[in-house]
Amino acid sequence: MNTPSFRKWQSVHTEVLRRIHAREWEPGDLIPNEADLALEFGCARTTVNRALRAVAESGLLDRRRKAGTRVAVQPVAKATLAIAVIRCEIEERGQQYGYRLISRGEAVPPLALSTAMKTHVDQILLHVRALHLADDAPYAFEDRWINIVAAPEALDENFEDMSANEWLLKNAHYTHGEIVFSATSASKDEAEALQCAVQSPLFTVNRMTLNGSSAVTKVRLLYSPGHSIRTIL
Amino acid sequence: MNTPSFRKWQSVHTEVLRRIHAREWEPGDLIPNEADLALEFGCARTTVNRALRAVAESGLLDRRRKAGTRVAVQPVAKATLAIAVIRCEIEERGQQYGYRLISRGEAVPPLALSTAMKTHVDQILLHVRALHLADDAPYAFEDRWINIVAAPEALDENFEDMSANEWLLKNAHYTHGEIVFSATSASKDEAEALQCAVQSPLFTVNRMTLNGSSAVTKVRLLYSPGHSIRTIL
DNA sequence: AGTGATATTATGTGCATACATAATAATTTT
DNA sequence: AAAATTATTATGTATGCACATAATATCACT
Repeated sequence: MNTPSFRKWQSVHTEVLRRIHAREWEPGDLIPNEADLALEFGCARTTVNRALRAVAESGLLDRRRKAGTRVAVQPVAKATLAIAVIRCEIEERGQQYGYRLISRGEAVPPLALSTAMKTHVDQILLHVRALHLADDAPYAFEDRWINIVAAPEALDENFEDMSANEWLLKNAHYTHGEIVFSATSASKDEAEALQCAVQSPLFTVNRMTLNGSSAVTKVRLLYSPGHSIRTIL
Repeated sequence: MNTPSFRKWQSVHTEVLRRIHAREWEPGDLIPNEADLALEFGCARTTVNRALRAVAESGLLDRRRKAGTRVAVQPVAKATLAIAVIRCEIEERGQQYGYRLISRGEAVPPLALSTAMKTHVDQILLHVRALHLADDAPYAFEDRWINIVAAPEALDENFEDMSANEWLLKNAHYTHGEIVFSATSASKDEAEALQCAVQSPLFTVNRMTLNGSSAVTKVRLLYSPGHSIRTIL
């Protein structure tokens, strides 16, 4: 009998996945250690390591030093969503992107917002509201607050032609952020902007980006009714 | 002057991130090649490669053979959502998990469903509807169809104590799947199950898991009003 | 000039080796 | 026996080297 050789880390990767899916290695099972697998596969341990690391990243394996590697009991599916600039999102659907500024002004935000953004309660922020269109139909409503201490150049921008969405990505530095997905009910204003019925269920993305410890911007994106985002596992 | 040394791939990683965030390397810029960076950092090219690969995976760098590595112009934020079993989801919030079966039966699914699952139009599927509770309050409504050809053992299970959610993860093999997130309006039935107002906006997850080319199960999860999922970037 | 073969270059990968690190097991000390 | 020490083990990482691969640039030839 010939032992098939798995010289490339990708082939080891698929073989490992096969064994997990075929239940040759059942959930909870401790699998052979890297050295043994390397021997079996006829490759270097480095190669096995590379493959196992990739599988572990996808959540199907749990690895711990000394303890070894075991098949995840409850594989936590990791759905990776690519959050792009809205213009790209629309253009990739083969639609014509449109943009309309609704309002732009400086104001003291509601308490909940200044708390979330960790700005002083009386700190004035830039408030921009705009509409993104796909083939002239409302696509998403953007309600954004910008910390003018963290991004002072934003004051020079009127956001009439370029959305804050895009401007910030190009001009504002940030180190990390947070995204919250939810479903909200269209208010009267929002329904009007999106040209949908009041109380329509809207897929909502709340995003805050920070630079170090200070918030740069916080945005609420309300997508038109029927919007969905998809990912494969 | 002393050149700080970056001997570990993590330190190279953070240094690269720093340069990108600090705009020392601006979006679109071609960065030095691996060999040069290795020289500068005082480490092996392998180490630089490891670090750059990690940064590229997060979407901040674009790498192409021969062309080199450049800073992404529009960093596509990759939000990774961990989709766990609902029981774990609830228990991790420190709440008491509860489960109630609403209905279980075999039936021919609506056309849209048999199409999506690629089963024959007159193929009978197992239909399970159930409610997940957190501290006795409705948490999510599960509406699931199971392909009894792909998972025949499901017929022996009454799903009265264990949710199909959990049972399938333990017992059904699958190779890949698809997840769609959206917002839907609570129907009369759904509102009743979730004890919320009709037309409440519900965060919705549609998931289909496949084994090879045949669908194993397709589920619609309707979360109680106010539910959100969060991820950090 | 157009076309196709060829060289060049940056990333991608495989390997042997060595050592680092975390977690556990075994052993000694109190 | 409890606590502290030490050994063991599996994964994690660094390195030098070689070669693979993809994309581009260059050159030769018609």
